[in-house]
Amino acid sequence: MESGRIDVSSLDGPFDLQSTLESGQTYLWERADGDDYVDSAAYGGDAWYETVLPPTPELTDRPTVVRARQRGGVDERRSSADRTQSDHVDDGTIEWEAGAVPADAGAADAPAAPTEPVDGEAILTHLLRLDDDLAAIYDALDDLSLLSRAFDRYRGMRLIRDPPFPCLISFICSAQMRVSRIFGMQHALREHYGTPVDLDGRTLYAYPTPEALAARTEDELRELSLGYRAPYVQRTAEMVADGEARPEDARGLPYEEARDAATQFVGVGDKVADCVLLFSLGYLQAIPLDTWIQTAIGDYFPDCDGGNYAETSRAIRERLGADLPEREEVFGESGADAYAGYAQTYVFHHLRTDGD
DNA sequence: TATCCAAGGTAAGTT
DNA sequence: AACTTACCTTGGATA
Repeated sequence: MESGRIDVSSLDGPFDLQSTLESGQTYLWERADGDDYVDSAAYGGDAWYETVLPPTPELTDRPTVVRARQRGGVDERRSSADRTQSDHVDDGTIEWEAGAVPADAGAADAPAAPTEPVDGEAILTHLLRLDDDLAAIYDALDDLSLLSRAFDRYRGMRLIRDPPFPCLISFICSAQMRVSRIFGMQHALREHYGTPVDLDGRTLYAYPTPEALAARTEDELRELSLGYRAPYVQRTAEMVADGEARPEDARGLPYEEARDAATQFVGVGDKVADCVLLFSLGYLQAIPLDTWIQTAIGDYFPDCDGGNYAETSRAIRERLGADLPEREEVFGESGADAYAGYAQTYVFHHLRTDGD
């Protein structure tokens, strides 16, 4: 395993590892010292977070272990009630360890070790969107009171860039589910059908490949408590494994076309499609209209309720993305109204966590 | 201890 | 196209 550190002060704007990984954007990381999945309410201090990337186009071609923790001044965050901005979010350090499983390793039974060095800083920068200019995003949106409060409370939370297939499956599982249980489902999928990797005597599991999930039966997946999502997961995995479609094929299409393209997968409607676009494919203008956000729109932007998903989506994107300065420089890859997804993520986490 | 209910929706069947 | 309904499972609330 290679190791290294990233100084938060070298980034454009703050960074907070815990809120980034525990805000319900991603279900692919686990806290290493926890006996529970990541959503545990108890704060884990400066704990390590771990993920095992399956072979992922444009990122890694081998199962790759990535670990990260953030250090510096975390104690004051223990009490959420009087939590304020803390030093580590602006001046802390992200420590990382990363390694890939060699192609010729692990013949049969024994899990292979991630002995091949990889560039952990580049991978983390990608996965945790350390390349976004978060300070500029705050500046642009801070005049909206709801957002201002959420920005302050979860200062440093960034959007995620999950690998496409695991993101797709985990949000298919999210339908009518609590965040804590979505973590549990993904944990079960990894442990049952993921490639095992040995890390210093512990066994970690990569997210299952499309082929691995396509080979399961609906009943087998129901045994993991997926409920009615089991056939959705199996059939969508089959579509990807058979080469019929891949979630990343939507990349490059105009936003609304990309959303339509993503809904071809079984179990994927507009909301889950928006999640994949936002949390994996870099469409920062996507706002998944879940129950929390629908409520917030009713409370704060009632005129944006267009009566159906497509119209409400268009209205709220315009409201949160319109007339903002410098967006071309901040979001070269995404273009206009690209702040909307950041706003959504803060509002979702704020409402869900603080019961506002 | 038993029962009820809602949880980051979607697909399929009716008007 | 807009509107209904069924769908698995389970932790937490209520009786």
